[in-house]
Amino acid sequence: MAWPKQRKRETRQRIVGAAAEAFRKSGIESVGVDEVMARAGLTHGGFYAHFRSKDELVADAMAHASAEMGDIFETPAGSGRFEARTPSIADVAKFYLSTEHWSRAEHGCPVAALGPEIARAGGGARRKVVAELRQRIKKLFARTPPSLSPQARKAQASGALACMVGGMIVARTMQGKEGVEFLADCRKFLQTALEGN
Amino acid sequence: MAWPKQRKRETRQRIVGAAAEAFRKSGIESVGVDEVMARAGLTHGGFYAHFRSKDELVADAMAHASAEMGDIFETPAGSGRFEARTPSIADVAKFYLSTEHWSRAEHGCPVAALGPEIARAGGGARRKVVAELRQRIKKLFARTPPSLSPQARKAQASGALACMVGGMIVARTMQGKEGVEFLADCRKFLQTALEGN
DNA sequence: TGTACATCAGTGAACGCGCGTTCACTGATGTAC
DNA sequence: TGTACATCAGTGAACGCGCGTTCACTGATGTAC
Repeated sequence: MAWPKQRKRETRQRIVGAAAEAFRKSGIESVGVDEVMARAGLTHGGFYAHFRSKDELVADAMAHASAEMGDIFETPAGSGRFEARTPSIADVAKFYLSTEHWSRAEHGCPVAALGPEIARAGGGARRKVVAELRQRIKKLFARTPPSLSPQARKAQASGALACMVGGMIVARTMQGKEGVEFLADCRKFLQTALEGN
Repeated sequence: MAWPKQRKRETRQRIVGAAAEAFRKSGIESVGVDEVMARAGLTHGGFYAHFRSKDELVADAMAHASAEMGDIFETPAGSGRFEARTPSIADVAKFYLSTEHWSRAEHGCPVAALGPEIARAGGGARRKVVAELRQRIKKLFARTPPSLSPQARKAQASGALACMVGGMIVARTMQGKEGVEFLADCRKFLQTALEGN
């Protein structure tokens, strides 16, 4: 084999990265294969040396974007227990619902950036994102007060996730100062709802 | 004028209704003018007797869908004050986060059904939906406890809306039993967060 | 009441463009001698 | 060390299809006489 396999893998990753960014910025259907390839510094013809179809790229791009964003929800390594000094759910929400994340959809959460488009997407992409959502709930669960019942903890983890995703989507729909204010209100709501009354 | 204006208006409404449904079901970009016209029992050529462009239809369809769904958030007529016997925010959430709404996106909230696609949409459609979002927050605000500060009430209204929208989008992404459970967890979370500790 | 006419909502063919996909090719690279 | 060769990632032209939009037309309807 004349070409290093390593290099092909790198090129593929560059395409996936470019796609993950472009899709989150403009939507999956709005971004064509040629645009993705151009962003990766290639011509569109070579695409099918790496992927069987656009759908395969979409699935890979969603997995890539999920992994990129999932870290925010991470529980510190080796700790399954709730620890006061590790970042709380409210801290996670503060980061997720930041104006930084709000203004840079192309580097943020794929669910907030693409939402229903993923729900409608063919098998691969949707399944990858659902797997990521499960991980997030698990990570948030680990940060709920262990004094609560498991059911209450799960409801808190799920509800907080919902509030983050919906908060970001609504704030992005609003745009401008109104969006920024909505973001702040969601953060405040979550803090009050989680850390007590 | 040989044709009754009334009839043209009715036809236009039929097209807008068909579009509002189709867009929420399959996404704005996935649904073509010809599909909308066919759903309205017409051929695609006649479209431009009613609309200047697809964008104009999209804006009208979003306004239509918003009005259809906005009623759920309605405060009883003539009442700006919080009244215990009128449905609470948790009741609104119970309806919004129902499996009924979950399984029938084409008749539900346009933000939950199209979300980020609206945020990216050209002026008209986005502005119509933002106007509806403002109304919803206002209606929810009217149902927050007046004992709280205006800021706390606004945060509660915004946070509850975010949780509903995000909860529905995540639950639809999950599909099946997992989605139904997520929905239930979001309802429980909101009830706990709103009605006290 | 009946007939000729004007209007225009709706029809259906056509246009141009963009997109996903295919394919013959090319030229950079690693290997064999 | 140098040369011939085989491989295959990447190129660029082309194909077919679907979509938004246009346009010449048609035929159902209300009006005038």
